[in-house]
Amino acid sequence: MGNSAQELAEAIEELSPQELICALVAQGVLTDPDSARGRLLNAAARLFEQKGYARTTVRDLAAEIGILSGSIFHHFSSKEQILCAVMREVTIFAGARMRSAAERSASPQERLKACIQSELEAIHGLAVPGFSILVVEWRSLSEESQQEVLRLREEYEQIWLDAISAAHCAGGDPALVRRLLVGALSHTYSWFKPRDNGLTISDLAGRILAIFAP
Amino acid sequence: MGNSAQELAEAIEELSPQELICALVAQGVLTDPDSARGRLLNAAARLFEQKGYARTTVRDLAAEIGILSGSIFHHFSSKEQILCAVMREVTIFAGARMRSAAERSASPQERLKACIQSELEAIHGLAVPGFSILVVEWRSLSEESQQEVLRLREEYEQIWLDAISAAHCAGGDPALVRRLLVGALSHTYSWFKPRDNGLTISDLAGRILAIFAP
DNA sequence: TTGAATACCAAGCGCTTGCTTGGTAGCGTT
DNA sequence: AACGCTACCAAGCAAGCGCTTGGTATTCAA
Repeated sequence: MGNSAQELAEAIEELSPQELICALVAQGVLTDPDSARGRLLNAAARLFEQKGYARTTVRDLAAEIGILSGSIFHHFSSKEQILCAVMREVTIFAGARMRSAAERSASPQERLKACIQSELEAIHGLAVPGFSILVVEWRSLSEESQQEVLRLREEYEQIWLDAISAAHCAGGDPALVRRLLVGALSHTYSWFKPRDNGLTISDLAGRILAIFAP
Repeated sequence: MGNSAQELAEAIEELSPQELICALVAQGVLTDPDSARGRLLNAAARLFEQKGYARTTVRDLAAEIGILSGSIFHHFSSKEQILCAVMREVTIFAGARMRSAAERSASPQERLKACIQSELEAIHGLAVPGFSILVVEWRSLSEESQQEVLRLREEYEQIWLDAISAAHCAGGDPALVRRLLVGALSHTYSWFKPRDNGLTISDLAGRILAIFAP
């Protein structure tokens, strides 16, 4: 799929995850992953994803970055604020990455596949960990924090709805298609391992596209 | 869809949830919901579903059925055993119900729709609560308990795979289609409310069928 | 040289958690 | 009437939890 000239062009345009992170940090919209706060957020994202929010203690988090549990509260006022911050940053990063992937697409079909692939990459932590938390641990967030992350998420969802509408998906209603996709994609976290040779994330995205936009 | 004579025949054949429960209780494969243990399992299913396993305390469970927290451990050896028992019973019940729904179907398409609708009904607690726990709280179960429930689940999944294979689903691989469906269907728990007029569970099942088996 | 700010440690507080223990009321059987 | 069994209560234990407090080392600006 795609000739090599086009692939080259895309490779040039595409920012690496690190470059994107740097850009967003410079904008002041993301925490520097090398700062203490950033390292804590990264550890939290990994642990919340692996063990779940409730089963991860602040002592676990502290041990992961080599400080004592009490010191955490110099950076965050509560454990829940850590979860909220992880969700915020993950939403912002995944949104920026998907937008850039979508914009690089020529056809509507290609754009939808870019969205699918981008979300799969986010779920499986190819650039930064923590995206799958957004679905799994949603109820662990207080009402207000939910509202806050939800507002951030709106533009992300708009990209999806536009892409689905343009791709003439089966079943009509883009909102329904998106809702089914959210579930289907996030659930891949518990069965699909990108390490498995035989099916890459790009392959999987193609298969899913074939079902939802035949 | 379907003429009224056929619908009548189905109505006669179909067991009500209560009748099915009674039959399974008589077989000794399900706990009598009127017994103390049964009432506890029902309360647990509801609370685990509403608040999540980790955020539901044994005191919550006890209060729900009007006993003290310590008395719980006359019926179960640990909180996790309650979760395991809920998952076991829910799996058995949903399996029996889906099997009977699938068998009542004439065509492969109809059979797949029956599976989709049956799982949607299970997820949204139309007969008994707790089915959505199977996906959401899977990681709260110990390794051994997971294995135990998994073994029970195998025949349930086989019904699905057969139905998907027979219905010539888009995308080919029935295992992949099933995995996407597991995610898509279980996620409906967090956005679809059967009370909403405008879209019934049967409608939703039809829409989903149209996407996955066009 | 001083002072404020930052990032962390050391210790532990108050509370909640799952679970235990010892006892008792009610009931069916002999 | 005596027994044993089931189902529960009353009380609380030990551990783990999120979080607080008071203090210290380092840094950097004035």
